Amino acid sequence: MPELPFTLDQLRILKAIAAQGSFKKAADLLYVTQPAVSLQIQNLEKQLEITIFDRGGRKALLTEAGRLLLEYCERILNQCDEACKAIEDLNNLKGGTLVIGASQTTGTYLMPRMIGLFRQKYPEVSVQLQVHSTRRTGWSVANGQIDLAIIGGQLPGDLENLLQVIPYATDELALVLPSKHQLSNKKELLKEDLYKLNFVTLDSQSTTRKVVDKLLKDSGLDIQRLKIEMELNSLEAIKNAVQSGLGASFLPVVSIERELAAGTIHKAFIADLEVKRELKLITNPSRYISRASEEFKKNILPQFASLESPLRKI
Amino acid sequence: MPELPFTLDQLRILKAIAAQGSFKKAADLLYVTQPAVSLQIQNLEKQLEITIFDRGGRKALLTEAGRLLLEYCERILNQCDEACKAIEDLNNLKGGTLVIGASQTTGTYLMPRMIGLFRQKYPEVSVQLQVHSTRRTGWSVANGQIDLAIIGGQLPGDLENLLQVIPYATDELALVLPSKHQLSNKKELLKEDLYKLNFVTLDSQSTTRKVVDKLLKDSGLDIQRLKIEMELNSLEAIKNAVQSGLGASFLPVVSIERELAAGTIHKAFIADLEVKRELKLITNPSRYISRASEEFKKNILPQFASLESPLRKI
DNA sequence: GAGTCTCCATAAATTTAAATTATTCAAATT
DNA sequence: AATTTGAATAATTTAAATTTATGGAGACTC
Repeated sequence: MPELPFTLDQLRILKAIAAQGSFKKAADLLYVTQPAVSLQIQNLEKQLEITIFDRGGRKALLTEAGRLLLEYCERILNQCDEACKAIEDLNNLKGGTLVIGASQTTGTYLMPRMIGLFRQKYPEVSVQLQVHSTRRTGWSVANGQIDLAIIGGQLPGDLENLLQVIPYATDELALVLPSKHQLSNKKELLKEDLYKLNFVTLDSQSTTRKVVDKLLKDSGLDIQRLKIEMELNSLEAIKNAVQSGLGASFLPVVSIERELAAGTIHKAFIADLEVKRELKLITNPSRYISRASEEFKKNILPQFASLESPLRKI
Repeated sequence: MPELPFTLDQLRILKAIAAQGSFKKAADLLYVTQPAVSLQIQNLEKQLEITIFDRGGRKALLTEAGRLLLEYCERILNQCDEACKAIEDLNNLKGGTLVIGASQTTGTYLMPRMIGLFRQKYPEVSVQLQVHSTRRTGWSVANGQIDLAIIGGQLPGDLENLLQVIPYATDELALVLPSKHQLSNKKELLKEDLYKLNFVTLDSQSTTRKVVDKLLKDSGLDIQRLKIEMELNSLEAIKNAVQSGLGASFLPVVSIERELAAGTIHKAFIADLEVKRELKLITNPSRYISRASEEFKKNILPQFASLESPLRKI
């Protein structure tokens, strides 16, 4: 590691003298006294073993070595200015990158709207959305690869303590039927009716599937008795299957807004059952919170948060 | 003039930590204690209002802002290193420019040899030769456009005090005749013989001409009685004129070495007259002496200096 | 050319900043 | 749980830069 033979202050002084042609004027410009300028230049000359200025006449003139040094000096100081500006931009959300994590559902149906809003407000901050499983998302937040994330499932126990988990919204998992299904006419269903249905579900590894299974089980249903027509690994595929009359499914309401409006899919009401899950915001409190992340959490997320979420209260 | 929000030392520390992944290791690398490193980074973070490192686990990790700053940091430090190297090269005569002044005669016949020698020793120093009148050369040395010069005439009075003038060599101004001239056969001439000659001279403005006129006058000759066939402004032209039998001339011996060796010109001896002038080295003591200039004066010039010159004694 | 003005250098004193030692705190490893 | 390692903090020491005050040298004035 080489020693540094000069300081930025010395370079700043050098530049000022070169520009003003005088030690005194440079001192005035920099709001210091003239001896301060003299001594710093003397130090610089001693360190580099060169003469930088000819102090002959009324004005200070650069020597050859001085001109050479000045060239580098200007380049270095420009880089410094640039660095400052870049950092400032980052602070003012005029640059930088925000990395957001999400599960399949929120990533597909919720995040795009939020990110749109954010980008509208801060067009110079680039946003990266990473859609992964709850588990992987959790770990990414833990090791800093993701700034913040919204998940709908349960975190592994060890992460639960490490991360900050804030209830964010309630996501209803609606029972949806093909519009032409016989039960679509009934105003209300009962739990028991579920045994009459053929289900098209997410594959058993998915978080959403696990959540649904657990809720049904907790409400006293025997999930073994439910008939599963097929397992798919994409919500869109399931929606298509339901619309094609292949069976029923529990799907997040956020994912079927369009289809409900168009009437291509039917949402059933179950009188004695509510299938809901908590969407949670997770962040890593032991890590650096970027300005962008802070801003997203404070001003974007609340607009989409449910009334009960702590985020609302901010 | 903007304030500088960081120092080079801080950047150096930042770089070291980023490279080592640890405050402590960086401290060891830089031969300082760990608190010194911690405090400087804290200052940096405070100044820029950013967090640079995540000090979570066992190793320090850069934040986004930290990575951004590091990029600039490396560029800035590289520029600093380059600057040092450039300055060092200049000090070691591996770069830079030496500007030498000379009059017509020395510039044409003496300097090329000296510069050749210098360039052989320091091929990376570029040398510029400026041939001008004694007067203009003197002024150029005075205001720093020329590092050093060799002149054969008299400096204007005001410059005489301002510059350092060192006798350098004696330049004999030989009387030369066409080889087939009748007087070329005589072993020795006398002053009186000069009245019998037709002269081809430099124009009356030239320094060399003035010097010759003065010397002849001082030795008791009536220069009005000398027959001047023609006045030319180039030594080469005069040499050609003499060789063509058009007349005699007083020429610096250094300018006719080749012609004497070839026998195309004849050098006459005058028993009771010596026409000699002092060549002088001039420098500006109130100005910065470049390493190259110093070196030229100390090690190149003496090889061509006459025995009496103070330069010999160095 | 003597006097005045400017500008830079120098010296001593003050102020400011940075480094060190010693200690505490927290996380990670055993 | 105990030990180790790395970073933060506090107090002291050390070093460095700035200021005030002063002296000197060249340039402009009259």
